[in-house]
This record gives sequence, C-alpha cells and structure tokens, in this order.
Amino acid sequence: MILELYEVLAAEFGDLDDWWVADSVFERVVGSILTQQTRWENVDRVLREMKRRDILCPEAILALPQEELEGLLKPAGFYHNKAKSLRDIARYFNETSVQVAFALPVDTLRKELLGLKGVGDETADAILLFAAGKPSFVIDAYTKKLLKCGGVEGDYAELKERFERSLPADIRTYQHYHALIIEHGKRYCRRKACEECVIARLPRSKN
DNA sequence: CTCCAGGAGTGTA
DNA sequence: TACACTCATGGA
Repeated sequence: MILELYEVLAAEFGDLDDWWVADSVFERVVGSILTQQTRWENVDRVLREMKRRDILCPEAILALPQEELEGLLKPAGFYHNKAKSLRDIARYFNETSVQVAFALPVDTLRKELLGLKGVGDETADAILLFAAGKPSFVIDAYTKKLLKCGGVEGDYAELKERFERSLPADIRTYQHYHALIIEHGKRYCRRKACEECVIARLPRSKN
C-alpha cells in the first residue's frame, strides 16, 4: 500500500523539487520549529526577516534579548514557546556544531533532538530528514489521516516503521513522499473534499 | 464572525 | 496509554 500510494501521489503532484527551499541547514532547523501548527507563509515572513537582519545562526539567536526574539517570532504564532525552543536549539548547536551533531548516528542524534524544548517526534524527524539528511521518515497529522482513510492506524512509531520498512532507505524518497503527503493533505484532507482522497484511487493490496 | 494551519507540553483518568 | 486543554498569529 505504501509504495502504491507513493506512485499515485507522485503522478499527481510531481517531483516537488523546490518544496522546501533554504539557504542553510540551520535555516531548516529553525523552519522545522516555526512551522509547527503554522502555515508556511507565516514562517517564511519570520525567516526572511531573520535573514535580512542576519541572525539566522545559533550565536545571533543567543545574543538576542528574549523579548526581542519573541517579537520577531510573532507572525509564526506561539511565539513564547517557539522563542524558548529556538533558544534551546541555538544553545545546543552552539556547543555542538551542526557538522558534529549531524555526524552522529541517527538514533543518537534523534534522542539528542528529542531532549530539546519544543522538539517532539515529528519535529525531530523533520530536522533529521530535511536538515541533517538522514533517512528518518516524518509522520505528521496528514499522514495519520491519510493512512486512517486507508484503514491503517497506529501510534507514531508504528506508522513510521510501516513507511520505513516499505521504502528504500533513501533521503530523496523520504523527503519527496513527505512533501507529497503535505501537498495532498492541504488539498484533500481538510474539512470537506475527503472524497477526493487518493486512497480511493489506490489499487487494493496489503502492506 | 468562525475556523484552523507541515505540534509540543502538561495535566487528568 | 488516551484524551483535553493551552499556546497565538494571520488568512480565508
């Protein structure tokens, strides 16, 4: 089912090569936090302002007064939480450079990330996959809805495992698949329109 | 006016 | 383990 779903989604939404454009890996780390429960347009405003002020790095974030950082994050919502989270992340990547941290084994790095404020399963995997370039599949709300429509349910780890054992452990494939699910979800998994869901067009098969 | 977006943390049963 | 609640801005 996982492979067939991927084929159908890719056929409809294409390569999505420029799905997540960023100038640096740290920008992707920050984006992973800011996009939590937030539209990307609002995240982009904050990222552009941070770039304009040249403060998209751990050192600059740590140098910002808490109040100023919060004000900067307002367009992305939940700015109290996200400010604390970004501080913790900046602190971590300040004492452990991204090069060193991202060279750690996936499981080790994942646990490190989960220890940071505001980083749960999904955000940890988003950072691993899109910033660190590790083959760690991301499960988000759309993924859960989509699979549920196909009769598949389970907790985060179970769904993640299901994707990873059904796909080649390839970064490009994982990133592309996740992007496809998001784009499909924004189109068909909101409010109504669930009847257009790709699951309905899937040839029945197991696994 | 209402609804909710590429979640996480905390508290309760 | 399973929910309910909270955090918050901005666009439709």
